[in-house]
Amino acid sequence: MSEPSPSGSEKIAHEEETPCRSCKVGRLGFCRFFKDVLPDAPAPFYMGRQSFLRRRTLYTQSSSIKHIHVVREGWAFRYMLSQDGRRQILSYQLPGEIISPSFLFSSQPQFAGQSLTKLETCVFDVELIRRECQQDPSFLDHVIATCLSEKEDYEMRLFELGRCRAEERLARLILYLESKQESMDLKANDRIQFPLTQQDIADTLGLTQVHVSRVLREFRERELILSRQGFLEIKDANALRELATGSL
Amino acid sequence: MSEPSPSGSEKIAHEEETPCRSCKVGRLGFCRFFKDVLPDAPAPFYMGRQSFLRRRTLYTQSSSIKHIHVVREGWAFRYMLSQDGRRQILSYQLPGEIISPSFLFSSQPQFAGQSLTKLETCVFDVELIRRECQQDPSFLDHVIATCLSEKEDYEMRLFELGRCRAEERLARLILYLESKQESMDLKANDRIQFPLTQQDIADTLGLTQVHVSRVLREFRERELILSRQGFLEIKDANALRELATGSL
DNA sequence: CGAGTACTTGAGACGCCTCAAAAAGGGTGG
DNA sequence: CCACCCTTTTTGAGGCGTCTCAAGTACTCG
Repeated sequence: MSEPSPSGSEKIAHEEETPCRSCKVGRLGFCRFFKDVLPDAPAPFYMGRQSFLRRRTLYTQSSSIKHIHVVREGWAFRYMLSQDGRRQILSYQLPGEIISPSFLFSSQPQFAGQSLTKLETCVFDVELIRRECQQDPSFLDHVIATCLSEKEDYEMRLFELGRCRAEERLARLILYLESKQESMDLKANDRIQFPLTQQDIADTLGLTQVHVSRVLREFRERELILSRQGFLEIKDANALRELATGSL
Repeated sequence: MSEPSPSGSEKIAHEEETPCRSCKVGRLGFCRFFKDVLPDAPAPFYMGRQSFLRRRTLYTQSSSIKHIHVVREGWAFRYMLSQDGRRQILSYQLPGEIISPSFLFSSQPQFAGQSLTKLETCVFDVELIRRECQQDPSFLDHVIATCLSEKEDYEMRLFELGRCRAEERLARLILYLESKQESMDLKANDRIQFPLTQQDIADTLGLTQVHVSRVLREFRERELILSRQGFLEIKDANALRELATGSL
C-alpha cells in the first residue's frame, strides 16, 4: 500500500519529450486540442512524464493541486470517499483525457483520483496552463468544453442512479464505455477494454459487488456480453440498448 | 396545461428597468457578479422581465436557446425526463441564480427547465452575454465558477444517490437547501422556504413519493423538522447533520 | 362548496443487501 | 512449473428497504 508522492518532481522523467503532434495519443481527447492550438505543445508547460502502478493515489480531497495529468496509457478514475468508507466513483479517464479538467479553474478538489490500471501520464504545470488560457481564447474554449462535457456526463449518471434499475444501469455503463472508446478510436474489433473490477462497477452504479456479479451472470447467460480478463465483448448491442432504453 | 412560449419576446415586459445595483436581488448569487463587474448592468444585454405561473416549462430538451433567465422571485428547477416518463430533478434555482449557466457555452440542453413556484425572471440575450465574456475576463471567470460550482453539487448528489439511504438523502437535501438559502440571505429566523412537493423530493432523491412521505413523517415524529405550507423549520439541526454524516 | 392536487396509510411483493464461505484467477518466488 | 498468497468472483440463504397498488384523507383555490 505504499504510494508514490503525488507531486514528487523527482519522479518525473524528462527523457523522450515527444511533441504532441507526433504523440500516439495526440489525436485523442484533450490532446487533440493541445496539438491543434499549440504548435509547439507540450512546451512550455510540460513537466515530464510520470508512471503509476495499478491503484495508486494521484491526489486526494486534501491535496493542493499544482500539476495536472493527461493520460498517455492506461485508465484512471475519480471518486468520493466518505469517512465511513463508502466510495462513489464519479468518472473514468482514458488515454488523451485530462484526469481532472476543473483543476484548471479551482485547485481544491472535493474528490480523490487513482490509477485504475498501470498508468502513464504527461504532467503539466497548472499555473502555466492557466496563463495560456488567458492568452488564447480558443484554447480556453476547449478547456471549458471539456469541463462541460463532464458535467453532462454527470447529468446522465444522476438519471441512472436516481431512476434506473440495476440491469439498466449496467447496460448503460457498458454502452457508455463502449461509445467512449469508439469515439476515441480505442476500440479494436468489437472488443473493448474493461479493466473495472465488480467492486468498481458497484461503486460506480450504486450497487453491491455481489449484486453486480449476479447481473453480469445474467447478461452472460442471455448472451448479451462476453467478458474475460480486462476485456469485454458486446455480443448483442441491440438487446443492451433495449435494456438501457427509457433514457434520452 | 397551456404554456407561455419560452422565448416569445412579445411577452417580455420592459417597464421598470431597475439597474442591478439597486435591484433587490442584486447581491444574491450571480446577480452579485453582474453588479460588481458591469456598472451599467443589466444593460446592454437585458431583454426585460418575464413571469411564469407555477409549473410552467421554460425550455425543453429540444429547445434552441437564445435567452437565459435569472431568477428574480420564486424557484425554478432543471430535470431530465425519459421517454417512459421517469423524471430526475437535477437542481433548483433560487433568486439571483442563472437557471442554466451552461447555456452560455453550449446551446443544446439535454434537460428541461420549469418554474417550481410562481416565477419572475430577468431575461438576457445569450449572444450578447457571450460577447461580454470574450471581452471581460473577470466576468467570464464568474460564469465559469458558477458552472463549476454546479458541477460540484452534482458530485455530492452522485454520492448521495449512489451511496446513501433514504433517510440520509433527505437529511442532506434539507440541509443543502437550508445552507443555500442561508448563504443567499433568504433564510428568515429558522424557517426556510420549501416549496417542493413530495413528488419533487422523490424525483430529486431517487425515491417514490410514498416512501418520501413515510420518511418525512419519521423526521416529524422525531422532532427533527416541522413543515407546513411551503415552509420548513429545522428543529434539530445537529440530529439532521448526524444523519447526513458519512459525507465529507 | 366542489374539484383537483397533494398527502397519508396499509398490505404485500420484489429488488437489492448482508453475511458467509467456497471457488477461481493472477502474480510471485522458489 | 508448481506452490503459495492475495484478490476477485461465485453462490446460497435470509433479511431489509423501498416499491407497487390502492383507497382514503386533507389541503388549496377558485
